[in-house]
Amino acid sequence: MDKKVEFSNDIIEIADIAKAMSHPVRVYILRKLAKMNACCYSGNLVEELPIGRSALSQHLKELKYAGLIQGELEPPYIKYCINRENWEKAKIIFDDFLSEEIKNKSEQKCEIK
Amino acid sequence: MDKKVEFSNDIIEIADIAKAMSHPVRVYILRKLAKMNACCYSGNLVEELPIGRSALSQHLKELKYAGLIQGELEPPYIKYCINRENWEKAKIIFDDFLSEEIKNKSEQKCEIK
DNA sequence: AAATCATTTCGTTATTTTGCGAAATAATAA
DNA sequence: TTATTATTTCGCAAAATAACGAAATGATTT
Repeated sequence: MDKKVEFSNDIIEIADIAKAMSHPVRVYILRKLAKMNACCYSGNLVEELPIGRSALSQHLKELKYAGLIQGELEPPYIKYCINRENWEKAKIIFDDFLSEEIKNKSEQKCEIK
Repeated sequence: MDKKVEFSNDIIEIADIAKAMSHPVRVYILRKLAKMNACCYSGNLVEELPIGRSALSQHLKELKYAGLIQGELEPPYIKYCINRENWEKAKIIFDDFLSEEIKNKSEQKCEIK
């Protein structure tokens, strides 16, 4: 009778992006890359972060998977940049989510049955 | 010589809020509460979510701990609402973070040594 | 072909997260 | 006082996350 909600795509999308941003190392990397027009190398990052190379690689992989950054091969390095398109999209998604307002009377309260 | 960064408070704050938003159930709850001016009861939520009461209670606790919602006793119920002050703060924090732009020339690129 | 360099993957370990059902709380109603 | 109701806490198990060092990969240089 009472159907359990199936989470909509936009809810899952918010949760996924938030998860990608839920670790200080990843926030640090994102902020650093976002501030640069150009790109950055994994090796440059590992020097300033309190983790090893393999752990950093995992974090970069997650950010790439979430679409927030992209890696470009430039042997023997890999250049990482913000994925500006998705970064902009994330901005809109979070702005919408956090600006959610009362839509209509029927949603204004949740009464006790 | 090369000091590892100590994460700044604002980076930790972003990560913490993002973590609170990193699960579909919590996003769903936040969106629902944000859309209502009034409040909601734990019992109303459990009917539409695919988890049990104790799991829901944990999620609510996390959201409360992150400061995004607040619970008000109204026996025998507990009324949950968005914490509007912190919700607004979160909006500003994420907007700033996702709007990060190139600040000056020296930050524009990350060269290979 | 062998050595070198930047990065990733693998295997492991420790910790955290998620969810459950049962028991505990706390308040009201019978 | 004993039930009843709403919610939380507890104890547990399964899964996911985070980090490490060692080994593997891929490209270049010797």
